[in-house]
Amino acid sequence: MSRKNEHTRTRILKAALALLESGTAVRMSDIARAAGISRQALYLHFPNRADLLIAATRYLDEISDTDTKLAASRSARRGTERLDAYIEAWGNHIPEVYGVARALLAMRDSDAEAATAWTNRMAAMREGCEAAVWMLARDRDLNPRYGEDQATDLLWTLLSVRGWELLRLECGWSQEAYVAEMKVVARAVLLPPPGGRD
Amino acid sequence: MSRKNEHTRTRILKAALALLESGTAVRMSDIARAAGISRQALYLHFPNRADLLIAATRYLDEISDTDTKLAASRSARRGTERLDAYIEAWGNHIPEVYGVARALLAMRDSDAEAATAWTNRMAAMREGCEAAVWMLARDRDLNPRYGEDQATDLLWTLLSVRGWELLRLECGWSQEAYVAEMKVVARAVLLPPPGGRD
DNA sequence: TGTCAACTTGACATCGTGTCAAGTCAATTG
DNA sequence: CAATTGACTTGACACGATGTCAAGTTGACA
Repeated sequence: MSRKNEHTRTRILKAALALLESGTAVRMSDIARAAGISRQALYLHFPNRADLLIAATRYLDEISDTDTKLAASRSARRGTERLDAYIEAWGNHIPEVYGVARALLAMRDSDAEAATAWTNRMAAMREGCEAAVWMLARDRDLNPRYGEDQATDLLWTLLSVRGWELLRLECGWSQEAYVAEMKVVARAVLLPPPGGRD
Repeated sequence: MSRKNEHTRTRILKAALALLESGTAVRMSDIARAAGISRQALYLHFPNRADLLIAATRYLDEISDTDTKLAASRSARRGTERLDAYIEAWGNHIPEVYGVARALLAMRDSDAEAATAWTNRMAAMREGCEAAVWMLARDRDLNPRYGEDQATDLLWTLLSVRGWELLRLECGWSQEAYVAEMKVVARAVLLPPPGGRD
């Protein structure tokens, strides 16, 4: 029945997400066990591991109201405000999706589907950067050194999951420090230099 | 005989490095074929894949005179000079080691040895950042907002292989642009803001 | 001539993903 | 009530990659 089917499906996704949060390697059999079904039954719901992970990502977007949080930055009037709001929203979004993002990133080399899924997500994230940069440019608050594309590239790289990983996990920064410093760094890079030097 | 042994060993390492440059996945059998020996013979020279990759990294350090290039930045007198020199040296070093770095990074999750090897390399690279930051601080050229540790964390993250990967490969920046912009970005972040704002 | 080191071939274990076949069990439907 | 259908189970198996093991071959050197 579709009812029970859906129920099992979300149980699988929840189990997968929970396991992925732990940071250790997660096999199909682990997910099955955690979801309380047989390994083979996973394949009744998802054709392969990549699809399962991608579905888990989407499910995560649903339950944590990703769109809403990122949309909030859209109400900003000034570019600088929007930049801050976007960094705040995205920066605090990363830890929530990091588990599944990591798994997807690891599959990238071996699985074309996983690679595409990740690329799409990063393209979506880039749009947020682009919008902030555009607004900065409109306000004449963009460092004249950079075109909008180049500035977007920089911001996009600055806010990458990998960058978060390094500062937060390798360097041991707190989440608050990460967000706060990314705001400062982004401004230092993207806004025109105050003294007119450079 | 040790002579021929060494010869085969370096042939393996050269073959491995050449294959890793291509960016595609590289199996033990690929390396063996490229080196002109049987797959099993690889294990006469290296106990496992991780060790082979680590040896390849070291070999690469030898043939491209890594130490010399990075040491050049040590002759700088001022912190700002040293920062530029280090970014120049490291930034141009990344593309040379990227192939093997990528393979090592991919093994990280599954192989403790690979993880340690990578961590060590990044620790060494961090020392370069630390030295540049220290010299900036000595010259009173470090943004007062940051302690030396924090500034080192930022520079280290800024110059990460992953960051290079994003700007160079995903965004399509030229190597020259990458190095040039990293210098600008590092200065914008690490030096005191010229107008005293912020 | 005999030994030894470097290498070969071929078989095999292990692990994880993914597939296939046959069967259980409960709810739905004619 | 009987037949069907859908969700799931168990068990076996193929595949690709790493790594191991055993039994040769080959060439150099003593």
